[in-house]
Amino acid sequence: MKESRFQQWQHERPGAARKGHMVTIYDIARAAGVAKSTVANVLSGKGKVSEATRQRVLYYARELGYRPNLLARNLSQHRTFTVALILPTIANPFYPEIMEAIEHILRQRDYQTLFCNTHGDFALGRQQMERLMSRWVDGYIIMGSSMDIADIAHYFRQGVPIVLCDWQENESPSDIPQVTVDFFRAGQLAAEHLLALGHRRIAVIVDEPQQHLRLEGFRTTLRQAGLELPPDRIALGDSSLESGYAAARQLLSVGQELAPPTAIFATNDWMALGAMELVLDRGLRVPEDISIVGLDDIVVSAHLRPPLTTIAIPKTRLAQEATELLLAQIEAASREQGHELPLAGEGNDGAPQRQAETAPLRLVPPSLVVRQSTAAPVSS
Amino acid sequence: MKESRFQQWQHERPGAARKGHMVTIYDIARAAGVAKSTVANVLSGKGKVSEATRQRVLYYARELGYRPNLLARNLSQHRTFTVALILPTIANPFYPEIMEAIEHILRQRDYQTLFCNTHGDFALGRQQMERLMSRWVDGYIIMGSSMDIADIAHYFRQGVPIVLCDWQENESPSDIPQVTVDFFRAGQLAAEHLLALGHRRIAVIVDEPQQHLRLEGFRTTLRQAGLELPPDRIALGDSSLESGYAAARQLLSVGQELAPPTAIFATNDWMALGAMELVLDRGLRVPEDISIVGLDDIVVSAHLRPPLTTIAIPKTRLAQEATELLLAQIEAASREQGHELPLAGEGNDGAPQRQAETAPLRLVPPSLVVRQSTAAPVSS
DNA sequence: GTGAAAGCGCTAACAT
DNA sequence: ATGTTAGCGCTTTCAC
Repeated sequence: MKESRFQQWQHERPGAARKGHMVTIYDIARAAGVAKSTVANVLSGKGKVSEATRQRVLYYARELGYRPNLLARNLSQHRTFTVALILPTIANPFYPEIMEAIEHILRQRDYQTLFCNTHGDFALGRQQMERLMSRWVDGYIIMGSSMDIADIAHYFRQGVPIVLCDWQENESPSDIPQVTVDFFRAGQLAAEHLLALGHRRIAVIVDEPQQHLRLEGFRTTLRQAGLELPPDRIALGDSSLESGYAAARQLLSVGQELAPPTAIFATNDWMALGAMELVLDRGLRVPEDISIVGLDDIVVSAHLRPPLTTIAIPKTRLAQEATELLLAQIEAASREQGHELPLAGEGNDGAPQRQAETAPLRLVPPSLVVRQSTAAPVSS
Repeated sequence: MKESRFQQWQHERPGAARKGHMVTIYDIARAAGVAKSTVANVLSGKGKVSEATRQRVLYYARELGYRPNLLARNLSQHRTFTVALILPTIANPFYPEIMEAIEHILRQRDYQTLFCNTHGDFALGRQQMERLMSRWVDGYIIMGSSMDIADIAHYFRQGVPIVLCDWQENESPSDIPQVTVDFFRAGQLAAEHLLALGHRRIAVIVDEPQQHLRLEGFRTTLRQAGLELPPDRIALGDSSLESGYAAARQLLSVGQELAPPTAIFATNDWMALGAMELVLDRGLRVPEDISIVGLDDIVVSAHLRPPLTTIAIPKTRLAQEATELLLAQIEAASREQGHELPLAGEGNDGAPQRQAETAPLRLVPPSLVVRQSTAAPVSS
């Protein structure tokens, strides 16, 4: 039976030796009258040990309250079984949700997750990355907008296991593995829904350029229906709720030649919430006066008044694929390096060790979730 | 000038040696023609080194693309400059918010934060703790409801730096330092507000027993106003939004001898949102038919329709105090152990090394935030 | 100022 | 089946 790397050791028994400092395998070895390596063999379940000594070692391990020192183990193994998850913020509920999903899956694979919040600050992101590179972690899952893609590419080309998650698929060099949502399709779905309801005066709130594909999918579908998206119907946000509020105000502001929109598509739920707040603050009704569509399907969206119609992102799926892609890299790296993970280059004299081939790109499909924030326009 | 532990090293220059494996101080030493220890001295800015060699070492460090190995450093220093933050869930937005605050402050102090989500599962919490105890982290900030207090006490008595955050102050052994909110007072504030508005038929949704103090504060104030809180006006939740919804349904369910309440106090915002959802689903109005008060002041609460009246918890303050209390312990431990942090006992033959004295308890005051989910009852 | 050497706790190859 | 030995990369005395 394969023993887990994280086998638990019991708490020391009441009277157990707790003098001196931490208990090491050497202490156990002495107590049990065997060699360090024998203890190591027992504890890792690897080498061959007689049942008798095995039991004796186990006994003393427990008796002395032994606890393995991961630092030492990692140092000698060149692996930490830890993965860093780098995200741009946790103020937008989308990120805690995906965090939870990724952490859960990683735990199942016996990996520890280390969260890093860059606050959307590239300099900070680089700094954190730099710190982590000091052999803290075996690989990285990097969420969109959290770091400078150039920095990431730099690390990746040195052989660091990395997977991009939730980026626009055309945003990054194609040699870095990534898993993301088909955002173009997401934009299409939103547009199709609004068009089907009969809307013609449609506006959008978007965080450019990071959400460009969502906009393009949306725009394309409108265009196919013979509708253009004039500049006055596009408001920029920064993905925050507040920016959604401000953008909506701008869209509804008077003194435009255009009639006010009957529907708004916000390229994420968090901004959509802000937009909805503004609309309601104006004394308008959702969806009667203005329909609103979001994107992400964060938990709260379903519990608002009215519940938000949105384009759902399959977060669990995203998490699974990302993890899979990353662990594959980690395993490969550890294999080809003789169980040593690459930190700097591996190879022959400065030759880049990664082929600039096309890496796997996994696009997961979004889906429309119709709730009560959208309806046919009344004035139609 | 004090050098940061996290001094950055530049990315290696284009043609820099990237062969073989990672660059160590030994490589630098060889290149610069000095001893390892001299390099170490330069890099740590500690020992005395002539400016000339200093520059030379620095030059080669950069040239070779040196990156310190934290694992090795930590192993030999017996410190990781990492703090674990253990929380019960991140589904409730309160936790991401406090996470952000704590991480921010810890970073200022040059500490890395390691988040651990126990999903409210004590067994899992213990398992994670056990893992972390293997010398991963220097100390722990443990949020309420995330672990079994008995387990925590066990570790603490072994000398592990721990601070409890956001627990009920009477919930834990008094020898563990803690910082929390005056929840009794919070309950009082909620009651005072509702009484002042003229409510008499008041109900509460509470996650017992973890939120007992909030309930007691509330109950006490009502009682002082001559109001009892009958069992049918108390519904139990588990802190989740869904449970708030269910609890509210129970409170409004027909067939009771009691008239329906005109106000509901939910002991956290997340449940309050659920309660509000149910009320609105029933076709009732908030606050006209039913007033709702929450507790936590999570970000979304302000953006709901109607915006939620709530008792605010000063999260930044909480984070500051918790960090302060923890770092003090870490410093103390590292000092008295000769720069070695205690893992198991330190002391003389099984004698518990912590006095069972009363540890610092910091209570931060909550405050009432009035928004539009509360108003005077109409039928009054 | 600089260097040699021991050690942190564990793993892993090689002897026995 | 068990023991010996040599690292992992860094810090830290303590001589020179």
